[in-house]
Amino acid sequence: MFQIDVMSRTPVYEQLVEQVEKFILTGILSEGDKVPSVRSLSMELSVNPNTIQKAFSELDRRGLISSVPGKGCFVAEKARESLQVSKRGNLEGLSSQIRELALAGVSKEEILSCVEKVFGEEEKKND
Amino acid sequence: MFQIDVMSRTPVYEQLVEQVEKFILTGILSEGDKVPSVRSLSMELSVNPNTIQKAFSELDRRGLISSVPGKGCFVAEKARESLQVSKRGNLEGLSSQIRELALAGVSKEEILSCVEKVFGEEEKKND
DNA sequence: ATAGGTGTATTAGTTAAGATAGTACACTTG
DNA sequence: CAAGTGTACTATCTTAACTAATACACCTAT
Repeated sequence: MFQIDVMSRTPVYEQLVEQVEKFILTGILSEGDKVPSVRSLSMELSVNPNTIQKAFSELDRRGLISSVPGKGCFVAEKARESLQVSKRGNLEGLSSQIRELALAGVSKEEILSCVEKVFGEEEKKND
Repeated sequence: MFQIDVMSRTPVYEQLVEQVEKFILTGILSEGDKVPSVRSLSMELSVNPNTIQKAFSELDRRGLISSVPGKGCFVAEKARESLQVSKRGNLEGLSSQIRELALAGVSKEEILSCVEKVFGEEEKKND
């Protein structure tokens, strides 16, 4: 289920957070679902339990999972919704990236065709 | 001219590389221009000379500047052109970011209006 | 030629973040 | 009770980034 690249520049615990978020957004993990335990993930990924917990703490802090001592971690209520809201903040980052590309001489038309391409893929999936 | 944020997560030498690239793309630094010396930049930014040199080495490695011992560093021939080519590779990253936003429920229309907004700003500048 | 500015190289040391290791405690469930 | 769970804690290791200090070879203007 999870996939970690230890050679990556982004920390392992951050990769874990990102993947859980992605799973929630795609529906692979739904609200109320049990997230794999710290120890089982530690074994499966050959990563120290402390690193797993660091990721879980962060997810808890963001209100995306709810930790229940003795039972496990579960995807929180409204997790998907709150995630959609926060991710929407990335529209700012999109503007930055587009500005950079424009600076490099990429035309508006090229950008638009890129957008069309992505949303073309989306349609394919919904067939 | 240069502006460094020592608290940033991105290393100082990387910030320097990015800024030189930006200056080349915007024309603030043209081909043949002399880049500030290692020592002067070190003083101006309160950064160790080694850190400045690390940035310059990287820029040299990328063929964007040409170091002449005893004289200084100069913006290389075709620097702007080769930079435009390499930056164009970021179209891939743009697709990724758009896909992520789509996953978060951002509509195609919102993305398009974001593109329009950026290129609207561009027109203003050319008045 | 000499002084001062340049790029470059080297060695050593510091700092902070990330990750590991091991242990321990309280809780829940079968 | 036993096994699995989240959580907490301390200690150690590793690496990247940065600093510090020094040295050398080169160019140029005085």
